[in-house]
This record gives sequence, structure tokens and C-alpha cells, in this order.
Amino acid sequence: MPKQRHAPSSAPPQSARGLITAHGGRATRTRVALIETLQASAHPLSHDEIGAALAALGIAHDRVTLYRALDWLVEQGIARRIAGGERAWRFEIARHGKHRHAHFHCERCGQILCLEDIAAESSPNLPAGFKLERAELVLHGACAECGPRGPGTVAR
Amino acid sequence: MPKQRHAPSSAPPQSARGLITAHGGRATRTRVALIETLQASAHPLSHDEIGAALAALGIAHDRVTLYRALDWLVEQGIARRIAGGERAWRFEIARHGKHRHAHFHCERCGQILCLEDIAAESSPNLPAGFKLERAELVLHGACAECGPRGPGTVAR
DNA sequence: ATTCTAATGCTACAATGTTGCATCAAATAC
DNA sequence: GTATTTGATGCAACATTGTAGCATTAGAAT
Repeated sequence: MPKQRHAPSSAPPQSARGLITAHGGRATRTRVALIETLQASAHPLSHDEIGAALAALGIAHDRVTLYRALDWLVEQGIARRIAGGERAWRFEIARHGKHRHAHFHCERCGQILCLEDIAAESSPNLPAGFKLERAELVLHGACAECGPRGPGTVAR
Repeated sequence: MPKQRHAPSSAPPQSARGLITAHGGRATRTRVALIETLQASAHPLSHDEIGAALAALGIAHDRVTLYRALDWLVEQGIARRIAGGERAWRFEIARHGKHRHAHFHCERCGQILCLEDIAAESSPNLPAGFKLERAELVLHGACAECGPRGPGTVAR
């Protein structure tokens, strides 16, 4: 696993329970662990990665439950779903007030990183009648780990 | 193994057969129909849509063959694969010389449209060591058809 | 027409995501 | 602290999207 890159996150760490109850949900073990896992990660996580993290915490995790819990977090605006390069979704915590940022998909190692400096809310010159709700900017290429040195085994 | 690989010739309305043979491939019915279908479409097509189009032309189409034929087109630079909103890929013909453009994903009807005016090659201020190979910009929202009038049945 | 082999079309499988329903447990009421 | 309510979970079964292996077909060359 590549190292983490930290962005200057100016987020006052919101408690997981607080976030959940503030949205009228029940603070279950799964949801709390989910939020804390996402908050602790510097980059968006896939279902697999999240499942592994929960397993490491000794928390039961059914695949379906995970999907539903994540869907709920996204619905409530607590988390965000991003498309990335492969067909699997990835999830990241929505830092309070933080604008949407671009992501970088390394085609060597498959990792997805946040590019907090690059805004995704751009190019508003849409055709008439179109309503923009959100923008997703994904840059593809080789990350610092894979680029200069030998490329890692490709994750297609 | 495919022999040569050609740099994108900048020929205008290229014939399907010409495109294929220029890249050292065999001009099969499937590939020809595939290219012509993509060329005739104003927006990127999903596998389903392509399959339906081929079926309408009375051309046998196995799902696997379609995947492989499309992969080949992308490898050769004849077509481009874009991620869109759902987990399925969509394909569009790579217009000779045309720069990459952004796409609009309507979350009401599920349609994906090309925004030729909006370039996707932006924001090059990447962290050191990162190599950008391509950028994908997808705008999500409601298209002109779905926005003003009643929203179509959601295609989540 | 014959040959060579790139493409095709099976079949079988892998990965990702969804639906329905019975059960459990988080919050509330007592 | 116990009982009640129902949101959330966990399981099974299924749907969709994409891949791998291999025998067969048909495009191009001889």
C-alpha cells in the first residue's frame, strides 16, 4: 500500500455519533465504525477496503449492510461517492464546508488520491436548460510512487 | 499479437474498413458495424445500446465479442471509453484530432451527452512526481429534456 | 480453392451491486 | 431497569457488468 498524503484538512473532527444522530439516524456500531474509518483515511476507500477495515475492528459486516450504510451516509451528505477508474465505487467523508475536489487515479497501482487543491466545480457554460448539480473531475495517470520508479503491477 | 500500431491519422470522415485495416486489423462485420454505429451516434453508447443497434442490423453479437471488439477499438485509439455515472462503460468514436471533451450525465434519464465545448484537459498543477495521462470531467445534473419539465423516471 | 490465424461465439466464472424478508438491537416509552 | 417500537442488520437469492479458456468460423493472403 502506498503511503498517505495529507491535505491541510481544516475540519474540526466531528464525532461519528453526533453526525449520525444529527441526521436522524441510529448510531449503530457499523455506522460509527464506518464514519471513523472514512475520517481516518486520506483517500477514498472502496467497499473492499472498508470491509477489511471493519473486519480488523472485529465488527461484523455483511456486504449488503455495508452497501446500505454507505448509501445512507451519501444520502445524508455525510459521505461522498466517487466513480474512480474501475467499476467499483469509492467513498470519502464529506469534510464540512469543503468544496468538491478532483481525484487522481493511478493506473499502475489502482490507488485513488484526493487532489484538494484542484476544484471540481468548474466550467459552468452548459447548454441552455441544463442544470448542473455536481461535477466530477478524475485525472488518470501515474502517481509519484509508480511513475519514476518501475511501474507497479498494473491494476487495469 | 497485433502487428503494427498506428499513430492517429488525421483523415476526416474515415471509412470503417479503412480505419480497421489502417490499424492492421481484420474488417469483420462486427467491427465495421460497431464503428459505423458509434460514428452515427451523437453521444457515447453503452454496451446495451450497442448490442441493440447491432441486433437491429441483423448482425450476430455475442456479449464477449462486443467487449473484445470494443477493447480493440480503444487500444487502437479508434474509440474512447468513458466512465459516466453508472458502473457500465460507454464508448464514443474518437473524432480525428478532436480534443477530449467533458460529458454530461443526466441523473433523471441516465443519458450521457458530449459537451464538445468544454475541454477535459485542465488543471495541470499536480503534485510533484505525478504524471497526467488523461483527464475525465463528468458533470452531473438534469438535462434540458428532464430539467424544466417533470423529471423522467429516475435511472439511478 | 487452400491455407493461416485473427476474430468470433460458446460456456463458465468473477466481481460488483440489489431485493425481499425474517431477525436484532438502538432509541424511546414506561 | 424493563418493555416496546421500528430502524438497521444479516442472510439468501438474484441481477448486472465484465473476463478467461477453448473450439470453431471466416478474413485475408497465397
